[in-house]
Amino acid sequence: MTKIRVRFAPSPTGPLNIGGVRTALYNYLFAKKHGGDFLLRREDTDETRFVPGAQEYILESLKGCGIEPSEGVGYGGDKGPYIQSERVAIYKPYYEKLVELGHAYYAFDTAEDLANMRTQAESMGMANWQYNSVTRSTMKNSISLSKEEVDKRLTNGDPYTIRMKIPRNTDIRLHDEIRGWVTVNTNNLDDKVLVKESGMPTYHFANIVDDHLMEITHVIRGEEWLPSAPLHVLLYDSFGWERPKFAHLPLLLRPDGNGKLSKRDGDRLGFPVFPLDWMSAEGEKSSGYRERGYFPAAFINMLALLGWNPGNTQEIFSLDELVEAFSLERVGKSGSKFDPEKAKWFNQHYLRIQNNDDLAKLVLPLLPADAISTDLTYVANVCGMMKERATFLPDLVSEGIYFYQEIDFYDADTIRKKWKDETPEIMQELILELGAIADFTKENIEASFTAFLATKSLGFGNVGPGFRLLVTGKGMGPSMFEICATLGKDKVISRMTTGLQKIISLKKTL
RNA sequence: GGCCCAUUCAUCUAGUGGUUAGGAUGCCAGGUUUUCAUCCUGGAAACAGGAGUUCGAUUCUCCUAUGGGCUACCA
Repeated sequence: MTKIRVRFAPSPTGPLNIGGVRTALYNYLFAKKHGGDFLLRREDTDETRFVPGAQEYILESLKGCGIEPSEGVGYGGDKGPYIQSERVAIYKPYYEKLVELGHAYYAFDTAEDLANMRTQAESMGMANWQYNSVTRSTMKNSISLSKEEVDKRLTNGDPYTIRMKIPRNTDIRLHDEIRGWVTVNTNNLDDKVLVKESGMPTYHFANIVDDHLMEITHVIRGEEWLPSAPLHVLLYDSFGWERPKFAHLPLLLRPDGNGKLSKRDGDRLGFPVFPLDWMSAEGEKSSGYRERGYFPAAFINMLALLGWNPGNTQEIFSLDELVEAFSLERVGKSGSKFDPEKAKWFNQHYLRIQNNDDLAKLVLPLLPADAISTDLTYVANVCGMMKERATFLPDLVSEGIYFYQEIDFYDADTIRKKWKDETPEIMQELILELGAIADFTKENIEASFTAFLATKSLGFGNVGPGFRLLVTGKGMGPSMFEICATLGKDKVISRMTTGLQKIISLKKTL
């Protein structure tokens, strides 16, 4: 059995969006599942659209997600080079052979000729002029021109392109692993340019030669390639090469309205469409999942389930589990709208299952410069308390900022509703009560507090909210006993004492 | 316009020629919680429409509608 080899072949025209990441992910999963190779190829046959930094961005994205290629750009291998612009010499004998076999021909029409032809056709009411089996005879090419004329132009060094000679009225059948049989009649195909005037092949030609030479067994790519798949199949057949298997993945759609997910949608709709932040040459910033605080594992898990499902109710998958469970057969046929809410849910889940020490290490760089404590045990403790109410890493800090900074704000709503006339006196007594605790542990504080309630014949509701307000400035949060134990006795007593005066005067203004 | 692809709750989806059409997110309600969150329980919520095939279609076929993709010397 031949070894499974798949490739991810982005063009370095900008940052990779999450649709691209998902394509890479499925390729990766498929390769790993079958013990095959996953290669990365750079498709840069369009010299005019190259964007500096794009390749680095792609590499870093894949790496950050843990779905690294085993071969290709940045990874080496014996089927290189893996950059198409460096393979120009390799393509030459192949397109010459295609011309020789009569499957392709020279076309001398200039870009202007074609543009004129199109506008002319349009003015005559023809919506879409194409260079094909019926029009090619009216154009300047090695089929319409005499042999002498062609030779003359060639030796003259006249510029030319090479076009695919698409046969007339032939049904092309191709099997897609996801969609089944797809049939297209060649009358709907045009004589695609295979080699540009510059001598650089187009994507269509380069990808076939490369996939063949690199021994790719499965082409797993986005659905936007489905319409050109018949051309690709025709190319394989023309060379007499074995076709790889094709799998065209459904597209990722925008969460609002419709359409393919693309660049600006993210920041417009308030969620990232990129794995990492990206700054365009024009200085326009697009935000990425990493910078937004998403865990790579959560991001990948979420992406994997967008278009694929395991056939059971499991939703949480590690990368290894995904590899184990993945199959092309369970990839759906229809496009999926990306759901930002579900993405958050995944992240929340991954946040919760992390242990406190790991979280603390991740949170350390996010602490304010003047943090009360950056002690790892202290931070881990806080993370433990906050992680049930956080979705992203920064929430761990912001939701419990009173652990790191002194209070400069008291929740007005809580003062209004819970701070009664008798509260100051109760708090005064509570301060004394708490001050008397020798060993300031969670258990001791709770015991003391409960005893306090009993002797004063007070309910929790009479004391708790005021207590929380004084120590944290907020009306809600984790257990007060745990908060106090973490903060320490001195901090608690001083906050209560100074807070009391502040709230008494604040209350008057409300 | 032409060609291709798709269509199950709001969203991601499971599923079958005969099911109370299942799960998840979100939403709502109740419980737990001093509070918030978590957690638990419950609830509302879908087979795009029309023909046909069939004893019976959400499931198979066709048509329509809707959505999407492609239609460059872009990938």
